[in-house]
Amino acid sequence: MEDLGHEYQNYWETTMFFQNQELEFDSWPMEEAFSGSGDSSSPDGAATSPASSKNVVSERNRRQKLNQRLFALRSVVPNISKLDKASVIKDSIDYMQELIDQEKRLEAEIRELESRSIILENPIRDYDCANNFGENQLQDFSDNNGMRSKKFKHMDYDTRVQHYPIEVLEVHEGDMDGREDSSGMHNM
Amino acid sequence: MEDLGHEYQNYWETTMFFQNQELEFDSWPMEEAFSGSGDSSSPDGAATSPASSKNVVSERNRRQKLNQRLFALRSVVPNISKLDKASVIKDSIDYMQELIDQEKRLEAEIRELESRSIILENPIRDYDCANNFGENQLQDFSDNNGMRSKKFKHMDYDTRVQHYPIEVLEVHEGDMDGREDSSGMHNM
DNA sequence: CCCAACACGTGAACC
DNA sequence: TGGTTCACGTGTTGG
Repeated sequence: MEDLGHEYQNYWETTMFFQNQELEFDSWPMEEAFSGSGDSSSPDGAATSPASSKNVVSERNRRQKLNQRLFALRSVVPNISKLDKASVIKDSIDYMQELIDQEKRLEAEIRELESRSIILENPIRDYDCANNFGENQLQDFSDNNGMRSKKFKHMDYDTRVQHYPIEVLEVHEGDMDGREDSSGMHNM
Repeated sequence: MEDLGHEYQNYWETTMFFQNQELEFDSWPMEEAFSGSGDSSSPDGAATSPASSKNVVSERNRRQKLNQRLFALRSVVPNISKLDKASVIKDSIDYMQELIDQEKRLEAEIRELESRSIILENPIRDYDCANNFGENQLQDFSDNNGMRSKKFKHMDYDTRVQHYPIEVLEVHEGDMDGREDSSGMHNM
Protein backbone atom coordinates (compact mmCIF):
# COMPACT_ATOMS: atom_id res chain seq x y z
CA MET A 1 0.00 0.00 0.00
CA GLU A 2 2.35 2.64 1.09
CA ASP A 3 4.36 2.34 -2.01
CA LEU A 4 7.90 3.27 -2.46
CA GLY A 5 8.47 6.91 -2.93
CA HIS A 6 11.66 6.90 -1.01
CA GLU A 7 14.37 5.46 -3.07
CA TYR A 8 17.14 6.17 -0.80
CA GLN A 9 19.98 6.21 -3.17
CA ASN A 10 23.50 5.28 -2.43
CA TYR A 11 22.78 1.65 -2.58
CA TRP A 12 24.40 -1.04 -0.62
CA GLU A 13 27.33 -1.35 -2.89
CA THR A 14 29.05 1.82 -1.92
CA THR A 15 28.56 1.39 1.75
CA MET A 16 29.29 -2.28 1.54
CA PHE A 17 32.64 -1.65 0.03
CA PHE A 18 33.67 1.16 2.29
CA GLN A 19 31.85 -0.28 5.16
CA ASN A 20 34.68 0.27 7.55
CA GLN A 21 35.28 3.93 7.12
CA GLU A 22 33.22 6.98 7.69
CA LEU A 23 30.12 5.28 8.89
CA GLU A 24 32.06 3.55 11.52
CA PHE A 25 34.20 5.86 13.43
CA ASP A 26 31.59 8.40 14.26
CA SER A 27 28.54 6.33 14.86
CA TRP A 28 30.39 3.79 16.83
CA PRO A 29 29.60 3.17 20.44
CA MET A 30 33.11 3.98 21.37
CA GLU A 31 35.51 2.10 23.54
CA GLU A 32 34.34 -1.48 23.50
CA ALA A 33 34.10 -1.30 19.79
CA PHE A 34 37.46 -2.78 19.13
CA SER A 35 37.86 -3.85 22.70
CA GLY A 36 41.03 -1.92 23.03
CA SER A 37 42.00 -3.60 26.24
CA GLY A 38 43.16 -7.19 26.23
CA ASP A 39 40.43 -8.67 24.17
CA SER A 40 41.67 -11.87 22.64
CA SER A 41 42.83 -13.80 25.64
CA SER A 42 41.87 -11.96 28.75
CA PRO A 43 39.47 -14.20 30.55
CA ASP A 44 39.69 -12.07 33.62
CA GLY A 45 36.50 -10.38 34.57
CA ALA A 46 37.22 -7.07 32.95
CA ALA A 47 34.18 -4.91 33.10
CA THR A 48 34.40 -4.07 29.46
CA SER A 49 34.47 -7.48 27.78
CA PRO A 50 33.72 -10.34 30.10
CA ALA A 51 33.01 -13.09 27.59
CA SER A 52 30.87 -11.50 24.98
CA SER A 53 33.58 -9.88 22.90
CA LYS A 54 33.97 -13.24 21.28
CA ASN A 55 30.35 -13.25 20.46
CA VAL A 56 30.12 -9.75 19.14
CA VAL A 57 32.64 -10.36 16.44
CA SER A 58 31.03 -13.61 15.49
CA GLU A 59 27.71 -11.93 15.34
CA ARG A 60 29.16 -9.18 13.27
CA ASN A 61 30.49 -11.69 10.81
CA ARG A 62 27.16 -13.35 10.64
CA ARG A 63 25.41 -10.11 9.89
CA GLN A 64 27.93 -9.19 7.29
CA LYS A 65 27.62 -12.52 5.55
CA LEU A 66 23.89 -12.30 5.44
CA ASN A 67 24.10 -8.86 3.93
CA GLN A 68 26.50 -10.05 1.28
CA ARG A 69 24.17 -12.82 0.38
CA LEU A 70 21.31 -10.46 0.15
CA PHE A 71 23.30 -8.19 -2.04
CA ALA A 72 24.22 -11.03 -4.34
CA LEU A 73 20.58 -11.91 -4.56
CA ARG A 74 19.85 -8.36 -5.50
CA SER A 75 22.37 -8.54 -8.27
CA VAL A 76 20.80 -11.54 -9.89
CA VAL A 77 17.27 -10.23 -10.03
CA PRO A 78 16.76 -7.91 -12.95
CA ASN A 79 14.22 -5.51 -11.56
CA ILE A 80 14.11 -4.62 -7.92
CA SER A 81 11.41 -2.24 -6.86
CA LYS A 82 12.90 -1.15 -3.56
CA LEU A 83 16.19 -1.78 -1.91
CA ASP A 84 14.63 -2.94 1.27
CA LYS A 85 15.83 -6.19 2.64
CA ALA A 86 12.30 -7.48 2.55
CA SER A 87 11.48 -6.08 -0.83
CA VAL A 88 14.56 -7.57 -2.32
CA ILE A 89 13.52 -10.99 -1.18
CA LYS A 90 10.01 -10.44 -2.37
CA ASP A 91 11.06 -9.38 -5.82
CA SER A 92 13.36 -12.33 -5.98
CA ILE A 93 10.52 -14.67 -5.24
CA ASP A 94 8.37 -13.10 -7.89
CA TYR A 95 11.08 -13.27 -10.47
CA MET A 96 11.84 -16.81 -9.56
CA GLN A 97 8.35 -17.96 -10.09
CA GLU A 98 8.18 -16.11 -13.33
CA LEU A 99 11.18 -18.06 -14.38
CA ILE A 100 9.60 -21.32 -13.36
CA ASP A 101 6.40 -20.61 -15.21
CA GLN A 102 8.37 -19.52 -18.18
CA GLU A 103 10.37 -22.68 -18.14
CA LYS A 104 7.28 -24.78 -17.96
CA ARG A 105 5.87 -22.93 -20.91
CA LEU A 106 9.00 -23.37 -22.93
CA GLU A 107 9.03 -27.05 -22.22
CA ALA A 108 5.48 -27.37 -23.37
CA GLU A 109 6.34 -25.57 -26.52
CA ILE A 110 9.26 -27.84 -27.12
CA ARG A 111 7.07 -30.85 -26.63
CA GLU A 112 4.62 -29.46 -29.09
CA LEU A 113 7.26 -28.75 -31.63
CA GLU A 114 8.59 -32.22 -31.27
CA SER A 115 5.22 -33.85 -31.70
CA ARG A 116 4.64 -31.73 -34.72
CA SER A 117 7.86 -32.89 -36.25
CA ILE A 118 6.67 -36.43 -35.68
CA ILE A 119 3.46 -35.61 -37.45
CA LEU A 120 5.56 -34.27 -40.21
CA GLU A 121 7.43 -37.50 -40.39
CA ASN A 122 4.44 -39.75 -40.47
CA PRO A 123 2.59 -38.77 -43.64
CA ILE A 124 5.41 -40.09 -45.68
CA ARG A 125 4.93 -43.50 -44.23
CA ASP A 126 1.17 -43.33 -44.30
CA TYR A 127 0.74 -42.40 -47.85
CA ASP A 128 3.39 -44.84 -48.77
CA CYS A 129 4.38 -42.69 -51.64
CA ALA A 130 7.90 -42.70 -50.31
CA ASN A 131 8.64 -46.36 -50.69
CA ASN A 132 11.58 -45.70 -52.83
CA PHE A 133 13.35 -43.46 -50.38
CA GLY A 134 11.77 -44.86 -47.24
CA GLU A 135 14.82 -46.14 -45.50
CA ASN A 136 16.73 -43.08 -46.39
CA GLN A 137 14.15 -40.82 -44.89
CA LEU A 138 13.72 -42.90 -41.81
CA GLN A 139 17.40 -43.05 -41.33
CA ASP A 140 17.48 -39.34 -41.47
CA PHE A 141 14.83 -39.01 -38.82
CA SER A 142 16.39 -41.41 -36.44
CA ASP A 143 19.58 -39.53 -36.87
CA ASN A 144 17.79 -36.40 -36.01
CA ASN A 145 16.37 -37.88 -32.93
CA GLY A 146 19.68 -39.23 -31.86
CA MET A 147 21.34 -35.94 -32.35
CA ARG A 148 18.84 -34.07 -30.33
CA SER A 149 18.88 -36.66 -27.65
CA LYS A 150 22.56 -36.45 -27.41
CA LYS A 151 22.63 -32.76 -27.17
CA PHE A 152 19.79 -31.94 -24.82
CA LYS A 153 18.80 -35.24 -23.37
CA HIS A 154 17.92 -35.05 -19.72
CA MET A 155 21.49 -34.48 -18.82
CA ASP A 156 20.78 -31.96 -16.15
CA TYR A 157 17.84 -29.79 -16.90
CA ASP A 158 15.68 -32.78 -16.48
CA THR A 159 17.02 -33.74 -13.12
CA ARG A 160 18.07 -30.54 -11.51
CA VAL A 161 15.59 -27.95 -12.48
CA GLN A 162 12.51 -29.98 -12.81
CA HIS A 163 9.72 -27.90 -11.46
CA TYR A 164 8.12 -29.58 -8.56
CA PRO A 165 4.60 -28.70 -7.72
CA ILE A 166 5.84 -25.94 -5.57
CA GLU A 167 3.51 -23.68 -3.81
CA VAL A 168 4.27 -20.40 -2.24
CA LEU A 169 3.25 -20.25 1.34
CA GLU A 170 3.82 -16.56 1.52
CA VAL A 171 1.61 -15.18 4.18
CA HIS A 172 0.04 -12.30 2.42
CA GLU A 173 2.50 -9.58 1.95
CA GLY A 174 1.33 -6.40 3.39
CA ASP A 175 -0.57 -6.09 6.55
CA MET A 176 -1.16 -9.17 8.64
CA ASP A 177 -1.83 -7.40 11.86
CA GLY A 178 1.28 -6.78 13.82
CA ARG A 179 2.38 -10.12 15.04
CA GLU A 180 5.41 -11.74 16.46
CA ASP A 181 7.93 -13.56 14.46
CA SER A 182 9.98 -15.76 16.75
CA SER A 183 11.19 -17.79 13.84
CA GLY A 184 13.16 -20.22 15.91
CA MET A 185 15.52 -21.30 13.23
CA HIS A 186 18.36 -22.57 15.26
CA ASN A 187 16.64 -25.31 17.09
CA MET A 188 17.12 -28.40 15.05
CA MET B 1 17.37 -10.73 31.09
CA GLU B 2 13.96 -9.55 31.95
CA ASP B 3 12.13 -11.76 29.57
CA LEU B 4 11.24 -15.23 30.65
CA GLY B 5 9.41 -17.40 28.17
CA HIS B 6 11.67 -18.32 25.32
CA GLU B 7 10.47 -21.79 24.73
CA TYR B 8 10.80 -21.82 21.03
CA GLN B 9 11.78 -25.25 19.90
CA ASN B 10 10.28 -25.85 16.54
CA TYR B 11 11.01 -24.83 13.04
CA TRP B 12 9.78 -21.75 11.37
CA GLU B 13 6.52 -23.13 10.26
CA THR B 14 5.05 -23.95 13.59
CA THR B 15 6.26 -20.91 15.35
CA MET B 16 5.43 -18.76 12.40
CA PHE B 17 1.87 -19.90 12.37
CA PHE B 18 1.28 -19.80 16.07
CA GLN B 19 3.57 -16.94 16.55
CA ASN B 20 1.01 -14.98 18.48
CA GLN B 21 0.39 -17.25 21.37
CA GLU B 22 2.61 -18.29 24.18
CA LEU B 23 5.56 -16.28 23.12
CA GLU B 24 3.49 -13.21 22.93
CA PHE B 25 1.24 -12.77 25.83
CA ASP B 26 3.89 -12.85 28.44
CA SER B 27 6.58 -10.90 26.77
CA TRP B 28 4.25 -8.33 25.39
CA PRO B 29 4.20 -4.86 26.83
CA MET B 30 0.47 -5.17 26.47
CA GLU B 31 -0.77 -1.86 27.71
CA GLU B 32 0.64 0.42 25.09
CA ALA B 33 -0.24 -2.09 22.46
CA PHE B 34 -3.62 -0.52 21.95
CA SER B 35 -2.53 2.72 23.52
CA GLY B 36 -4.50 2.18 26.68
CA SER B 37 -3.18 5.14 28.56
CA GLY B 38 -2.46 8.43 26.96
CA ASP B 39 0.75 7.23 25.44
CA SER B 40 0.39 8.70 22.04
CA SER B 41 0.75 12.21 23.31
CA SER B 42 2.79 11.88 26.42
CA PRO B 43 6.06 13.57 25.69
CA ASP B 44 7.03 13.47 29.32
CA GLY B 45 10.01 11.32 30.07
CA ALA B 46 8.31 8.32 31.60
CA ALA B 47 10.96 5.94 32.71
CA THR B 48 9.14 2.85 31.53
CA SER B 49 8.23 3.55 27.92
CA PRO B 50 9.20 6.99 26.83
CA ALA B 51 9.14 6.54 23.09
CA SER B 52 10.80 3.26 22.43
CA SER B 53 7.81 1.01 22.95
CA LYS B 54 6.59 2.32 19.68
CA ASN B 55 9.79 1.35 18.10
CA VAL B 56 9.96 -2.11 19.52
CA VAL B 57 6.69 -3.16 18.01
CA SER B 58 7.59 -1.67 14.69
CA GLU B 59 10.88 -3.41 14.77
CA ARG B 60 9.18 -6.62 15.69
CA ASN B 61 6.92 -6.30 12.71
CA ARG B 62 9.81 -5.63 10.48
CA ARG B 63 11.63 -8.67 11.71
CA GLN B 64 8.57 -10.78 11.31
CA LYS B 65 8.00 -9.64 7.77
CA LEU B 66 11.52 -10.34 6.78
CA ASN B 67 11.28 -13.80 8.21
CA GLN B 68 8.09 -14.49 6.36
CA ARG B 69 9.70 -13.43 3.18
CA LEU B 70 12.62 -15.64 3.84
CA PHE B 71 10.36 -18.52 4.56
CA ALA B 72 8.47 -17.97 1.34
CA LEU B 73 11.75 -17.96 -0.47
CA ARG B 74 12.58 -21.21 1.18
CA SER B 75 9.34 -22.71 -0.02
CA VAL B 76 9.99 -21.90 -3.63
CA VAL B 77 13.45 -23.35 -3.87
CA PRO B 78 13.35 -27.10 -4.32
CA ASN B 79 16.44 -28.17 -2.46
CA ILE B 80 17.76 -26.27 0.47
CA SER B 81 20.92 -27.54 2.01
CA LYS B 82 20.64 -25.87 5.38
CA LEU B 83 17.95 -23.87 7.04
CA ASP B 84 20.24 -21.04 7.81
CA LYS B 85 19.12 -17.64 6.80
CA ALA B 86 22.29 -17.20 4.83
CA SER B 87 22.21 -20.64 3.32
CA VAL B 88 18.66 -20.21 2.23
CA ILE B 89 19.55 -17.13 0.31
CA LYS B 90 22.60 -18.77 -1.15
CA ASP B 91 20.70 -21.80 -2.38
CA SER B 92 18.10 -19.52 -3.83
CA ILE B 93 20.71 -17.70 -5.80
CA ASP B 94 22.14 -20.92 -7.12
CA TYR B 95 18.78 -22.27 -8.10
CA MET B 96 17.88 -19.03 -9.74
CA GLN B 97 20.87 -19.03 -11.94
CA GLU B 98 20.28 -22.61 -12.82
CA LEU B 99 16.86 -21.59 -13.93
CA ILE B 100 18.23 -18.81 -16.02
CA ASP B 101 20.74 -21.03 -17.72
CA GLN B 102 18.10 -23.64 -18.27
CA GLU B 103 15.81 -21.14 -19.84
CA LYS B 104 18.48 -19.98 -22.18
CA ARG B 105 19.13 -23.54 -23.20
CA LEU B 106 15.49 -24.26 -23.79
CA GLU B 107 15.16 -21.23 -25.94
CA ALA B 108 18.07 -22.35 -28.03
CA GLU B 109 16.50 -25.72 -28.45
CA ILE B 110 13.24 -24.20 -29.51
CA ARG B 111 15.00 -22.12 -32.06
CA GLU B 112 16.70 -25.18 -33.38
CA LEU B 113 13.51 -27.17 -33.55
CA GLU B 114 11.79 -24.40 -35.37
CA SER B 115 14.45 -24.11 -37.97
CA ARG B 116 14.42 -27.84 -38.42
CA SER B 117 10.68 -27.92 -38.87
CA ILE B 118 11.13 -25.49 -41.70
CA ILE B 119 13.56 -27.90 -43.26
CA LEU B 120 11.05 -30.64 -42.75
CA GLU B 121 8.32 -28.75 -44.50
CA ASN B 122 10.29 -28.30 -47.63
CA PRO B 123 10.70 -31.91 -48.79
CA ILE B 124 6.96 -32.29 -49.19
CA ARG B 125 7.02 -29.58 -51.70
CA ASP B 126 10.13 -30.96 -53.28
CA TYR B 127 8.99 -34.47 -53.77
CA ASP B 128 5.61 -33.28 -54.83
CA CYS B 129 4.13 -36.63 -53.92
CA ALA B 130 1.58 -34.94 -51.74
CA ASN B 131 -0.33 -33.17 -54.37
CA ASN B 132 -3.57 -34.82 -53.48
CA PHE B 133 -3.52 -33.87 -49.80
CA GLY B 134 -1.46 -30.79 -50.20
CA GLU B 135 -3.93 -28.23 -49.03
CA ASN B 136 -4.99 -30.35 -46.13
CA GLN B 137 -1.50 -30.77 -44.85
CA LEU B 138 -0.56 -27.23 -45.43
CA GLN B 139 -3.67 -26.10 -43.69
CA ASP B 140 -2.63 -28.15 -40.76
CA PHE B 141 0.75 -26.53 -40.68
CA SER B 142 -0.52 -23.02 -40.82
CA ASP B 143 -2.95 -23.85 -38.12
CA ASN B 144 -0.21 -25.09 -35.92
CA ASN B 145 1.81 -22.06 -36.53
CA GLY B 146 -1.04 -19.78 -35.78
CA MET B 147 -1.93 -21.60 -32.64
CA ARG B 148 1.54 -21.56 -31.38
CA SER B 149 1.97 -17.94 -32.12
CA LYS B 150 -1.20 -17.07 -30.33
CA LYS B 151 -0.34 -19.11 -27.36
CA PHE B 152 3.25 -18.29 -26.78
CA LYS B 153 3.79 -15.10 -28.63
CA HIS B 154 6.01 -12.68 -26.78
CA MET B 155 3.27 -11.77 -24.42
CA ASP B 156 5.42 -11.59 -21.36
CA TYR B 157 8.22 -14.06 -21.33
CA ASP B 158 9.81 -12.05 -24.02
CA THR B 159 9.68 -8.79 -22.20
CA ARG B 160 9.77 -9.60 -18.55
CA VAL B 161 11.96 -12.59 -18.14
CA GLN B 162 14.53 -11.94 -20.73
CA HIS B 163 17.80 -12.84 -19.20
CA TYR B 164 20.01 -9.87 -18.97
CA PRO B 165 23.70 -10.37 -18.89
CA ILE B 166 23.56 -10.65 -15.18
CA GLU B 167 26.58 -11.17 -13.15
CA VAL B 168 26.80 -12.20 -9.59
CA LEU B 169 28.74 -9.80 -7.54
CA GLU B 170 28.88 -12.09 -4.61
CA VAL B 171 31.75 -11.07 -2.51
CA HIS B 172 33.45 -14.34 -1.94
CA GLU B 173 31.56 -16.25 0.62
CA GLY B 174 33.73 -17.07 3.48
CA ASP B 175 36.49 -14.87 4.60
CA MET B 176 36.73 -11.22 3.73
CA ASP B 177 38.71 -10.43 6.78
CA GLY B 178 36.53 -9.77 9.72
CA ARG B 179 35.18 -6.45 8.75
CA GLU B 180 32.24 -4.40 9.56
CA ASP B 181 29.18 -4.64 7.53
CA SER B 182 27.24 -1.50 8.27
CA SER B 183 25.35 -1.89 5.07
CA GLY B 184 24.13 1.56 5.71
CA MET B 185 21.02 1.44 3.70
CA HIS B 186 19.52 4.52 5.11
CA ASN B 187 22.37 6.86 5.46
CA MET B 188 22.48 8.91 2.33
C1' DC C 1 7.77 15.00 14.09
C1' DC C 2 7.38 10.62 13.41
C1' DC C 3 7.89 6.65 10.62
C1' DA C 4 10.58 3.35 8.36
C1' DA C 5 14.71 0.96 8.12
C1' DC C 6 18.92 -0.13 9.72
C1' DA C 7 23.24 -1.96 12.70
C1' DC C 8 24.52 -3.03 16.95
C1' DG C 9 25.30 -5.60 21.28
C1' DT C 10 23.58 -9.17 24.26
C1' DG C 11 21.47 -13.35 26.43
C1' DA C 12 19.89 -17.65 25.17
C1' DA C 13 19.66 -22.17 22.82
C1' DC C 14 21.36 -25.57 20.16
C1' DC C 15 24.94 -29.06 18.59
C1' DT D 1 32.72 -27.87 25.60
C1' DG D 2 32.80 -23.90 22.53
C1' DG D 3 31.16 -22.28 18.34
C1' DT D 4 26.85 -20.66 15.61
C1' DT D 5 22.66 -18.87 15.06
C1' DC D 6 18.89 -16.62 16.60
C1' DA D 7 15.44 -12.93 18.51
C1' DC D 8 15.25 -9.11 21.01
C1' DG D 9 15.50 -4.20 22.44
C1' DT D 10 17.81 0.06 21.63
C1' DG D 11 20.01 4.17 19.39
C1' DT D 12 20.28 6.45 15.26
C1' DT D 13 19.40 8.41 10.83
C1' DG D 14 17.09 10.01 6.50
C1' DG D 15 12.81 11.34 4.38
